[in-house]
Amino acid sequence: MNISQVADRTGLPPKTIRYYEEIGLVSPARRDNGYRDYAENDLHNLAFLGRARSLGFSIEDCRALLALYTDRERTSAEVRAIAQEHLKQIEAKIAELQAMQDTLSGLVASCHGDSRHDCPILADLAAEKAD
Amino acid sequence: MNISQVADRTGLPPKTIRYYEEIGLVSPARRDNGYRDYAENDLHNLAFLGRARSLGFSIEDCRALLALYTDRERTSAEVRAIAQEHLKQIEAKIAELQAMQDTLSGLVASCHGDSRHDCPILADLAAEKAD
DNA sequence: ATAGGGCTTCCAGTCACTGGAAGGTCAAGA
DNA sequence: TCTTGACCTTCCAGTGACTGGAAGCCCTAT
Repeated sequence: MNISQVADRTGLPPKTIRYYEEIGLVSPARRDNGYRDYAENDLHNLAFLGRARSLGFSIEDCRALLALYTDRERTSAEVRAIAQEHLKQIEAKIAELQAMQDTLSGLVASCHGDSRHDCPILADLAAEKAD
Repeated sequence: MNISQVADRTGLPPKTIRYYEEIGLVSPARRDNGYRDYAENDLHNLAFLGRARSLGFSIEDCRALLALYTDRERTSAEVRAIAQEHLKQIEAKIAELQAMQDTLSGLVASCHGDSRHDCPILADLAAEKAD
């Protein structure tokens, strides 16, 4: 199977698929003309990677998860540890963004946003920290 | 004022302060020996940048906000537009992360996480999409 | 024979820093 | 005076996960 068909079936751009090969996540066969030739198993692994990426796992997490996936001896504890750590990071990121959101929405609400020159947003940004 | 004092007073690392100069956000004077010499105004602008960055504004947003800050003729509408657009992005990002969080926390909860080999997390990642 | 689309590789750019190397400068102490 | 150590400087490279673009080969249809 050619790369553009794999792209269609996995939803991943061809560039990304080539990149995943470059960093050793997949190793499709090659035809005599040099074209990549993807087997069903490659397709399956790429779909796995796409799904893991869409859940926000890093490439290195994806590499580990894919290795665990193909390892019959792995324990579910190993997988869960990765997922739980990732979940923790996501929760931390959400909290950070929500703090920004709180501050920003307050500032946006307090700014009349018209043609006048005074602006509470800039005033806040410029405020000296209380020592 | 030397760079390390500015770093102490703004909370920004010296590397970052030099980087901000490289991309034209600040332009401190130089001493005869080549050392950067920061005035109070530079310090103030760097603190402004640090605060804006901590609210998640991109460098280009920060550049625009700093320009507006020093522009007596600016309107609060211009500032508010930048902040509101940024707020929208933050809200979108939060929604995206929360979707990941929902899925992941469900998967983590469903995985017993012991020495057994079956794992709902991997099963989900490997699942074929319903066509 | 040619036109087009698809495939290949390689290089550079993204964003906002961050680490490290190589070397100049300054103030304090022996 | 010399040395030590903490500063400061510039420059180069790397981060993560792609993405865009150029140059050129391959394949199929007309």
